[in-house]
Amino acid sequence: MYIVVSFKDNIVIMSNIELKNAGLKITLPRVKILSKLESSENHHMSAEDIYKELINDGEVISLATVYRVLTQFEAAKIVIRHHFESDGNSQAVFELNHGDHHDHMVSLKTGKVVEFYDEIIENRQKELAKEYNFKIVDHSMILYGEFLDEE
Amino acid sequence: MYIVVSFKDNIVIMSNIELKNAGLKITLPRVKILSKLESSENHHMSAEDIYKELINDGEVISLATVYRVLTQFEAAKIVIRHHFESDGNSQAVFELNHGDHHDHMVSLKTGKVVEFYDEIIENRQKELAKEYNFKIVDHSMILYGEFLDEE
DNA sequence: CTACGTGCAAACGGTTTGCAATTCC
DNA sequence: GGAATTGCAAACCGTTTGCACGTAG
Repeated sequence: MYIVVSFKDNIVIMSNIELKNAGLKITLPRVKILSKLESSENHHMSAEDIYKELINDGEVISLATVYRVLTQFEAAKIVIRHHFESDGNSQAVFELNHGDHHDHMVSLKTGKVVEFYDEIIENRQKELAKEYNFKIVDHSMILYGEFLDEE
Repeated sequence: MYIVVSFKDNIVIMSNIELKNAGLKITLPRVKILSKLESSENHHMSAEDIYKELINDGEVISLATVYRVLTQFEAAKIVIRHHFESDGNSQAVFELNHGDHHDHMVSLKTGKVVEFYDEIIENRQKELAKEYNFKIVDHSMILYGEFLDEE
């Protein structure tokens, strides 16, 4: 199967490799969703964001499929699911998993998301875990507020 | 109105003051819920936890009221609402607000919650915010894993 | 007395699922 | 061709809400 999803052919090919590695068939919906996540502006989209944008692009896809595919991608570690509490509504947002761990600053005004990584905090978390006899499997750290240079 | 909720009279009286300060009438459901939060083992309960335990105690209350009261308590800063992602289910948990900021370690096995506070991390967050030109309004930091001394 | 609070059941919003039709390999 | 995937609509689950009744102050 050959699919032209965007002009960035390298990205399409990469997608296919990712899917293959995950043991997932390369289907149109999956490629569309990956492509959308790759091209999205702030790289953090809800299932509905993805669905609406695809529909807007004239694509044919169902919301159920978006959810199913994202769940599979999460299991395959292709994407990471987050639950930002920004706007009170509790919908999950997804970002591509580039393998680099990072935390998030989320704007309460615009929803803008910035990723950051801090060695000092990471180390301190490990020290604290040891102190409390706790084995960290995962962690989430999100700063909510606003960027002072936002329009 | 005089209500005997528990033998710890001081706690009942404190509850009433909290409610009064929040401009909330002292009603039976509210006192029961506060009392349950105060007496709960790990101090982090979902609305349904509270509801079920009260029903189990032979109390008469509706789940809708538990939700409504908890929402009012949150607005009045009597409780804090959290969204732990431990068990995949996304139900909110509530804890009494004792005014001291802290973060959480959550056991994925038992749901046990331990609070901690670390000056180094807090300072580092502030430094990072400055660096990114970001004004922190709130933050959440949760470590998920397991306590090595758990049964 | 009356404004506020409650219970019930129905609605809600995000997400999941059963099933028949379709697609990839 | 046959297993995997999709679309549709219905179910789901935690939470919220409209309304008639009940209760605190």
